[in-house]
Amino acid sequence: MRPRLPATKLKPAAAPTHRQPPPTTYRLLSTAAAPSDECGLQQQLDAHVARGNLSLARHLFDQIPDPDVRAYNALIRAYSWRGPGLAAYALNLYRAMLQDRRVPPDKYTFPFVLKACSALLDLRSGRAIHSHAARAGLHTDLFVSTALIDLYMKCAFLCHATNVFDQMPARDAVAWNAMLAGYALHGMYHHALAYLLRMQDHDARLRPNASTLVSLLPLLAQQRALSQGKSVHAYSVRACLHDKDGVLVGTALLDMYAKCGHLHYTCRVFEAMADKNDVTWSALIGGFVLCNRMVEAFRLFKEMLAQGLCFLSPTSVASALRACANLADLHIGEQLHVLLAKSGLHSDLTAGNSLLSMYAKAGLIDEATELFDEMVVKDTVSYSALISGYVQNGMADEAFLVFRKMQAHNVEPDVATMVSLIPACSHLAALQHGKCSHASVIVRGIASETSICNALIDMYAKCGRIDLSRQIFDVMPAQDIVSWNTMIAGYGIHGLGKEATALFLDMKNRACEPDDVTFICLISACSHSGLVTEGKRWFHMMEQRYGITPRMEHYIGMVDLLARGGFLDEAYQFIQSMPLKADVRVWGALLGACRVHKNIDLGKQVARMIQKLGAEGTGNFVLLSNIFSAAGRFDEAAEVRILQKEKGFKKSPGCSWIEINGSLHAFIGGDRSHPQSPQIYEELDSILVDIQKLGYQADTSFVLQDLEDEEKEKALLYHSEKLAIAFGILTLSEDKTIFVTKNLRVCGDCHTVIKYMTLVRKRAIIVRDANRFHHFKNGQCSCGDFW
DNA sequence: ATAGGGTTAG
Repeated sequence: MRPRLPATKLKPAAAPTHRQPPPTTYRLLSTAAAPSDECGLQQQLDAHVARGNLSLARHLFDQIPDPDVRAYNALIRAYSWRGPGLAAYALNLYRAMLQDRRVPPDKYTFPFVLKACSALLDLRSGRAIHSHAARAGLHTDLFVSTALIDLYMKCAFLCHATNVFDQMPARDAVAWNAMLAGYALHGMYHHALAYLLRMQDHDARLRPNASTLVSLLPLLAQQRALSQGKSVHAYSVRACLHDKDGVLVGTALLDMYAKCGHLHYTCRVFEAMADKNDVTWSALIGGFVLCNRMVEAFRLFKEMLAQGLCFLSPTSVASALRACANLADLHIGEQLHVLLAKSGLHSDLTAGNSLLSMYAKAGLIDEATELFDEMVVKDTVSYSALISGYVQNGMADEAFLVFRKMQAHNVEPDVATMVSLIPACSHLAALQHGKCSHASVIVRGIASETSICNALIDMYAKCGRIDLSRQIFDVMPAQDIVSWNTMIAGYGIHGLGKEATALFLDMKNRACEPDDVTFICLISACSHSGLVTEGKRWFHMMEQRYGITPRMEHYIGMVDLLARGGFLDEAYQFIQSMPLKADVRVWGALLGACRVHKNIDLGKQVARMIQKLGAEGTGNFVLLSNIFSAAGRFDEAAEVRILQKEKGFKKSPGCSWIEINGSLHAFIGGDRSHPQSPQIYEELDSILVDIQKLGYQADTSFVLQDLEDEEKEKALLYHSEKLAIAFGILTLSEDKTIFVTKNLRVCGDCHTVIKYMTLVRKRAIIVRDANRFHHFKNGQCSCGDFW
């Protein structure tokens, strides 16, 4: 509804320009002081557009009774400049223009309306406009063609872009830059480089300008092509590109140096820059975070704030928050949260997502959830961050709920979402869920992405299907170091040390360099297979042949290898000879082995060490208490548990679960909440009778509380893993393998009972505990009873 | 020109 002026005030619709003398009527109306003259309106329209006051411009436009092409163009142009938010208005106006048959679009209309399509990624409208331009004979116009190239590149229609480019009768640097920028957008380094070279061969007058370099530099950064980056730097100085576009070129250069890991050059470029803006500071801080120089990143962040709040941007805060997450510095993270709130940036999507992730990584999953619920706008990243937050905090089931919520809100999952979700299946050992995720990834066409395959390899391994892991590993288009490590680790938890070793040797044949994690996986694989000598060999080779200095994780693996293999004293001496000060986890590995090998004396000694270091986490309290219980020292065992409570460590109860027909059934020791509990307990009692006939005697040293012997037996009998297995026996047909997962280590008595169970119930049983897989069959376990 | 979520080891 546009307010129309009285018909008497209408002016003839000749297209006046600035240079034309005002029409005679101009004076008449101007004396009446009414801004209704078209020429005057046009000037005011231009003025509002120039000032960026688009609502006033629109208001004026609506006052023009018969707007000419210039008026349309001015407003379309203004709308198309303002990103996707206003681009839709530009398209609407263009459509109005087509309907208003009086005013055909001209060569100034097409580039701007195409720009709007590009901002909206609206390929359909773009192609329609392409054909309008062709009908008007304007599709090979320099500006129209360039706009078309930009559109097709952004919509990933690369051939169309090439066609347009090839049909151009003449090309300027902007056209070449559009091609180059398009390839840069898709990370196509070689194509972009080819156009850069062609551009210079083609016409010596065409020199790469600031825009060229600004497109090119991120590609060089991605390729870590430092030497080429340096030549670009030199060229930019020779071509004086720092004079006019210093901020753009400088920022792109310092970012390139940072991504190539050369912070020294980054800083030198930064210091040399005359003009800096928020993007420059963000790139600088982000560079330090990227190079793991968190403390300096914070220092720079503070320096930036000291320079003035105008430099503060969600991007720079995001980098600072990432530093907090990596350093697990919740204190600074909270300060940044306050800073965001104070500067009104807290509703920014990027900032919100960073905050959410930071809280999740710090273990404050409730804060993260609250933040998520408060976010007005959520995108795929927000959902993915929350999903991975839940998985990292051991709440895999919640992760699935978030995933479902995401689908209900029509937010499309992408590669990162699925890479966050698939580990939830791994944690739960939920093979059906895992297979569904696998199917979903195939449907979405992302199943051959390396990171997706890596997550799937891990999932299948942890769900007991190491065969499927290997299949994916063999079929995937490109393995990276994570793929190899995951596969080796997979063999490790299945006790397939020989296969792990074979894969490691294969890795060398394929010229893939092992890293520090590879050796952690390899040593742990040897440990789970009792390959003590071999494990020791790899450990030495790691340092001597590969020059990798052992980290705490390697020492933990070695102590585990030695102690689990029964060489408890050697393990103890190994700890004494470590160049690093052994932490709780190292002693914890030894303590665990003391329990398995029932070495109470050493166990108590180790327990004292752990107490001195302050038992971190719940695991060691439980082990400690177990050791004392095993020695019959129930007072001390009780003391440990009281201490645990005082320190605020929640007892994480032993929990086992089994997936049946795609749903999970979870059990806690002595738990009767499952609807089929009566049958389950009956079955266990009957199993006890049967296995006692075969000579089973309860090993009551695994009972924590001070109970009478008979009660102890019962306490053992209703351990969570036994409940889950009994439920499996009742539910699954005889030919099916029963696969149970436990969050803690499987208890020694259960280990014995399960072996008997395979005999008296003629079932194959697989138990995955916190450490590894146990394949029970015909009265034996694949781990050879050392685990 | 910068930036938010993701896979392996314990």
